[in-house]
Amino acid sequence: MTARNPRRILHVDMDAFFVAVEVRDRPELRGRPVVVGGTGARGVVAAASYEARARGVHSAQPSARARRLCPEAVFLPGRYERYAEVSRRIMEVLRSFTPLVEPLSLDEAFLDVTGAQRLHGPAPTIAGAVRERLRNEEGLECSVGVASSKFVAKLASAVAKPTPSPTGPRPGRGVVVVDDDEVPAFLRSLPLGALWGVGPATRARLGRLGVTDVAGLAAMPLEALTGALGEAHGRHLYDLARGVDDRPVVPERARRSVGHEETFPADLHSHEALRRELVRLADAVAARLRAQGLSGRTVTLKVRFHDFRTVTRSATLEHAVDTAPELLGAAGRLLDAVDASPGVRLLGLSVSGLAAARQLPLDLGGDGPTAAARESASRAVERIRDRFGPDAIGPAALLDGTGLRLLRRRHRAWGPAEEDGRTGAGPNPPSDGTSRCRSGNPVGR
DNA sequence: TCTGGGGTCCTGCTACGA
DNA sequence: TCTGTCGTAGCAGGACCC
Repeated sequence: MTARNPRRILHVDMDAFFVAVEVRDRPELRGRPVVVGGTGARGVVAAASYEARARGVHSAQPSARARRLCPEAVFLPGRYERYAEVSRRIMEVLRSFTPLVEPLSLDEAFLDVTGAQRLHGPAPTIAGAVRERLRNEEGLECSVGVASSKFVAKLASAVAKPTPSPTGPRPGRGVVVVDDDEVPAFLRSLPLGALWGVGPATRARLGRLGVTDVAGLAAMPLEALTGALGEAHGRHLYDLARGVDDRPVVPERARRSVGHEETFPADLHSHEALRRELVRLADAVAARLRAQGLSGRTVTLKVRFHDFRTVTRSATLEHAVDTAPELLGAAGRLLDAVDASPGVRLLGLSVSGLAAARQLPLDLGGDGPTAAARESASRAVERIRDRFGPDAIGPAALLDGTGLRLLRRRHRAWGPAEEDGRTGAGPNPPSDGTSRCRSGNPVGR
């Protein structure tokens, strides 16, 4: 990178993405406060419309509090698969401008358009074209930041966003460009928490050093920051406060771990109940590992107790594994060493130390199925699920009392749903995908 | 106010072998 | 044989992101 030919990075961020998809699919929701997220007592908000935000609702907020703040809002449990499908199309649109697209999540991505400017025009022009294409082809709005680094581009897109107000959302600028000579003044105008890597804990530590804003951070010597925050984190913030961020846009990132975790509608106290949930988790993680052609050596169990104290226990195996029985064996041993009597609200299982291909170990006798047999059985299970659906086959431990139905919960991305609370670990009743607030307020059209 | 789920990265500690 | 040092791997926890 040179001063004469700086990088041009776009950060594209969809506006209230999950809510926007719901409103587009159900136009009768337009203009109303809409909240997507967990609908149960332990759920959290994943996204809120600008009408709901004007009432104080925000993402990561407990759903119960969101209901109190905005009882007339329409609460939706969220359709992760639907959002993923729309996201894939959005990323395709972005890749039509440049192959250098780095998705950050379902609803945002970095684009390095330095080379694409010869074909599509200057970066701000590309930013406008991206917005127009997404509006015309997907009916969705986005905000775009343009700068010579990922960090500043991301901050710029946040400035470009609409703002909530009691009289309805005020449109944002849509595209905000921050040129290199504007970076110092731009950064100094921001709160400390705007910096990538400054959360509540770091803000508190910096506060003890007397640093409360970006300007104060920029005045700190490197040694003071690394002393207070550690080598990597201190240097990271030292650079960011000066607008220094040379990280490239990386289109393909290797996955480091695959995991699944679940918060229960009510705390579990017995190892038997936890073991049953562990079967479910192992089944889910194994299916995802195999769907991605991965296996892993390190199995980590996560246990969160009723008081939110969280412990992890991990074990590294001799060989990489990718089947539910193998995961369950390792995780079960870890679980046995945990005292569940205080009450467990969340159980998680993840696999790291990933390898692209699975190495079958030699079977040197002993009881039980061989690795080859487990592999073969797992493949057969996948074929059955592909053909007949995810609930067509599963571990015997998950059968209900009749032995005819599998006790599986639906994907609960943002906490257990109300029906989970009513039925414990039981099967889910059919749902139209909409839950309404329980305040008694009319929420119909 | 009562805190989801899927991740990544970093740090401190311990064990172990050279 | 014992002790100290160093590098590395594994483990646990914390902080952060969307």
